[in-house]
Amino acid sequence: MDALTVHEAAQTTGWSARMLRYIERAGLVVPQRSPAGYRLYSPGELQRLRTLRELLDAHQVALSELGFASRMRTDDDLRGAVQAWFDTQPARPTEVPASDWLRWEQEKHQRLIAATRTPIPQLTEIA
Amino acid sequence: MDALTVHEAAQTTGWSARMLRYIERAGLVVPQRSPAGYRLYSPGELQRLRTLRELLDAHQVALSELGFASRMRTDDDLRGAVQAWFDTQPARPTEVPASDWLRWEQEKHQRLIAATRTPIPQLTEIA
DNA sequence: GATACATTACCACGACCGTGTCAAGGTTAG
DNA sequence: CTAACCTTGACACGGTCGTGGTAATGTATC
Repeated sequence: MDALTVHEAAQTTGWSARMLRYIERAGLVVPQRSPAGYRLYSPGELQRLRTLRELLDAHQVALSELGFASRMRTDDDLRGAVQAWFDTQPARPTEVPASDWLRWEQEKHQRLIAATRTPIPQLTEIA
Repeated sequence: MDALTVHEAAQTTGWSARMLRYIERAGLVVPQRSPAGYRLYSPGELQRLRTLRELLDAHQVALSELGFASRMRTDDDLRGAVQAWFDTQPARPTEVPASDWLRWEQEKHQRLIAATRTPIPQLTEIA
């Protein structure tokens, strides 16, 4: 009984069923299937889905980026190539690159939440 | 004299000056600056720029994805969080997730090159 | 001091991302 | 056998990515 269908999983994790399928396609949480092809989410996968939301929010990470990380963990070839690239000639001490683009990233995210999110979701108590 | 300006670097690497600035913003190749603020590309950075093109092409990696990889290498916090997430409950043996989305990725890329790229770039040796 | 570069900032544009919704068809349970 | 789920596929839509421009302004070189 510890295997939920998409909509059940959606409700307990906060994602939409649509996004659960999308997340599956990105290779991040891939549930098993029933004989008929229904997605069956195990408790572990449900937990992963919940922490996924936190991970993305906490570090301004995009789903596609995490998908890439997933790819690197499973594709040895890719991981090697990326590592090799980064390890060639850092040349100079790389001084201070981060601060500027970091502000950029943050602004990007603020624009996103400002646009996507339904504005003022909790004004439930109006005296 | 081994430090080129943007346009010089652009010519020897095959990127456009515009893209060199973009790549810098993504944190991938960050050249030093002259006192007046001109970008100065060292030989090592030029090499990185050339291999960057190959890396992206060979493994269907997007600039933003590699930017994320760069972020993970420098942001210990982020790297830890991502690693922790992946390490929690792989639940089932994860069977066979890759094959399907991989086709998806490839198609994505083919659409891209079909649209963006100038067709038939190297037919240099005819007959 | 004019010509040829550099810099940043902004507009444009097609393709993709993250989402929602709907359609057409298969499954499962009362 | 119908109602309530599930599946995949497609259209839509605002926002970002990757890329090219242009404009306004600063710097180097002759």
